[in-house]
Amino acid sequence: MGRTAVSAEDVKLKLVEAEEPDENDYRLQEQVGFILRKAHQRHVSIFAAHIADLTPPQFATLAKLHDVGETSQNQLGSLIAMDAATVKGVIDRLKARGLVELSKHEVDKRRLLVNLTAEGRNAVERLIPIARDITQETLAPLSAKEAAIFMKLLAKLA
Amino acid sequence: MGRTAVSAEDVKLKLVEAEEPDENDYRLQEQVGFILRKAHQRHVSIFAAHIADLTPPQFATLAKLHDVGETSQNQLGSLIAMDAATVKGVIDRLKARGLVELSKHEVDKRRLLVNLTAEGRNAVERLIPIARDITQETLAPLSAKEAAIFMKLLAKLA
DNA sequence: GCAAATTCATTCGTATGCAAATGATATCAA
DNA sequence: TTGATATCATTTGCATACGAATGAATTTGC
Repeated sequence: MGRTAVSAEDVKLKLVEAEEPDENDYRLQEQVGFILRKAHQRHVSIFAAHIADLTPPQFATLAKLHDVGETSQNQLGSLIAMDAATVKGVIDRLKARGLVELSKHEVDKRRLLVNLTAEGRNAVERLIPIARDITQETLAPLSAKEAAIFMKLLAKLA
Repeated sequence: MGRTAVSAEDVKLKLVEAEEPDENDYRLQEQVGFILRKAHQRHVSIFAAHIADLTPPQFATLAKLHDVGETSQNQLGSLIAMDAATVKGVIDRLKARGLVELSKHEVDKRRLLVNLTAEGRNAVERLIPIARDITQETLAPLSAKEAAIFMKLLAKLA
């Protein structure tokens, strides 16, 4: 078949197969949501391999408390991107393990203040270097330059 | 303070503050895992705004079944990156809603085959164009060029 | 100063997500 | 053939994650 003999039919066929998105050709594996979910799964798995006794949200909670000091549960939730119901569960479990302690706000009686215990503080400080390794390993498939670009774009998306 | 009067002390101070990562300076908000979790949250929220009656994993399940046809639960799980326990729950709920149906594998009696019902097929085909919008909206903070780069790098990570 | 609106925390229900243990079946190897 | 392995599905237990409803306390608006 010579180049000049391409029919309109052929052209349409090519468009449908190679370019035009239609409902018969939805590639799940190429959708950003699907890959985002997988990337997140991989990170959680790397995290668990390095830090077995704490989940990423639990560590995030401790790290943020270490950073900002005593805060209310709600305030903490917004700092680590967890809604009130989720944060409560995380705090409850950290409290049960003696890593954080709770107290009532003197002025605003609605608020429940959260703070690190001495044990909690020790734990965070011990784990922060490991957390750096986790970040590194998560980004390991990318070169330093790629990683920098990726982080910039990912931050725009989040 | 002249340029020639910078002490070793000053230099160390500058390094600590601006470059040297140490355990007193861990920025949770800049860690890839944290941002990945937030980006994923944002995507799920966009998804829910467009498709209220299905979760992303449920839709992924239907879309993949639409793509590959009847498969075993385990096979399906590996195609959509869900472990056996998770896939079972998703399938159970889709089955309860009449979107998929189950049958026994004739030869290998361990396997449970999953397939779309007519209703399930209708649902996927109706939703695929909306899923495209969801992908678009998720990537909206990026230019077309940025989005292409991001997807390439994200795929490397996942 | 007081009613309306808001904020904070809790609870309930539902849905992933995964590790570990179990039982049924299939495959492999000696 | 049969005993050891491997695979498939299920179940249990635990940990996010979030919508919606609720109650207590505070702030706002008039």
